[in-house]
Amino acid sequence: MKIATKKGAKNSELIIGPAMAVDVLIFAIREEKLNVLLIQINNGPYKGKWALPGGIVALEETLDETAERVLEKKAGIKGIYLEQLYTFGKVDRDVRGRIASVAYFALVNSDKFAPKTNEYYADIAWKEVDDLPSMAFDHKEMVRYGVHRLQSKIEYSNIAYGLLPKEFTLTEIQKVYEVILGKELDKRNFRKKMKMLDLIEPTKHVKYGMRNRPAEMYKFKKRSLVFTK
Amino acid sequence: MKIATKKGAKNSELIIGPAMAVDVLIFAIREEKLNVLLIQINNGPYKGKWALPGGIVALEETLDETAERVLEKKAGIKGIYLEQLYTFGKVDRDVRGRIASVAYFALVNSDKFAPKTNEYYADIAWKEVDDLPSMAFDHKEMVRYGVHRLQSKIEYSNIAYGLLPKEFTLTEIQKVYEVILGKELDKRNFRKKMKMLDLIEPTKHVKYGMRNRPAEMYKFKKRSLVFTK
DNA sequence: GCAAAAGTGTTGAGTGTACACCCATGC
DNA sequence: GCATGGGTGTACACTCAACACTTTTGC
Repeated sequence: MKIATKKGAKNSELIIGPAMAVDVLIFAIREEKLNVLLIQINNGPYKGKWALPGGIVALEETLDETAERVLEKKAGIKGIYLEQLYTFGKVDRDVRGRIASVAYFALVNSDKFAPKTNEYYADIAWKEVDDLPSMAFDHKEMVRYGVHRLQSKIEYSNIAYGLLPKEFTLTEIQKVYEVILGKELDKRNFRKKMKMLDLIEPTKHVKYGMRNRPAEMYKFKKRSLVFTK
Repeated sequence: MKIATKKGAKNSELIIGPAMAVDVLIFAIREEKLNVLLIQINNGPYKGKWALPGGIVALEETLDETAERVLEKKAGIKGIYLEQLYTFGKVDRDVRGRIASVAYFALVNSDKFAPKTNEYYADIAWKEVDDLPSMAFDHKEMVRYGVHRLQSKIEYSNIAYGLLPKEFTLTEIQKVYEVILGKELDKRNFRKKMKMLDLIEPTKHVKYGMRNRPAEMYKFKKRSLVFTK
């Protein structure tokens, strides 16, 4: 794929440059594992490989808007946390032509939606980030990069709200931190820290129905990004 | 500016998308202020405005290579620290057409080179980031973003090496931290921290010639990015 | 000898880490 | 009554911030 840029109206000078795409990392936690939503390509040189949902940036569309469109059209998700990650620009990252890609990452609570296959790709599915299938382009590298960003960001922000339902128990949020950081945390220390950070507050609700003592439920004070340092 | 993307060789399907540029923030410290290198535009709708040095991404060139080329061609600098910052993609950021720009930032020791004007622009000069002239595009926003990145990164890495000569005194490096963070630091605490972080080591040299007690000189153990947390 | 920057330690507050037991419910 | 996860406090180590005086040189 090539791009011919026509500079100005009168001037017919032609500039050849890369095309521009957006790919979106959609993360969710499922069965105590960090997962990313992938689609399976159903034609062309990458047929059968898995890839991040993505799309070409339209002329009158900001990059953020492209990311939102991809989220909605390809995954059926709207209005969730979305952040630009990094722009990948190796010359040979797509064998079909020169396309640079701006990677975004998004967080969802996976209970809220089940991915639906459609005509554009062979399959769509959650995949564990620690056990990825064979992937097209440099998308495996994008996932690694996104996981890394998520790991650092959870340490100094309330970004975990994107992965949790409105109300949750302290054990549930601790599990989110453990899954993302990839290590176990001490229950008492975790709770002390949460209390200190002042990001969450108790609701009046209690979670019954487990075969153990019921847990108090909490919610984030703000469901928008807040930094803690 | 528009971009016509021709998909494949046989297929004449035409995709219209944004053009792609790279703009580089070149930071240096001069007279105890953080400065950025700007050029003054000498024609077109932005004539007279200041801007970051930049260039259009060529077809067979990675983004990193474009940034290196811009550094060398427009500023005459080679082989310094360079890092991708963020991609700016608002539709109307350039009145001449749709161009998304990948911003990079670079650090130099300003003693090492003096910018030279050339035929392509009206002027080239260091400008203090706290006192920027009228700027074209969204370049002021880019500078703000870059300063912010630099401020956070200096807190958990040895990135300051890019702004310092090979050898320096503890007071000189402290000044770099103070200028970037925009606040005074305690001398004893700063030295204690530096010693603990183990990023620098003493050379055998001593800086004489001041009208005061001579200072011992230090150097970074590694002049490549190292994280401290 | 005086001006100027170099160099050097201690204390208290706050944060991070390690660790063990009782409680409320479902079955 | 027993299995399961919920909930709580203390002690030590470490890091961070505040703070003042002596040393070595140039002039």
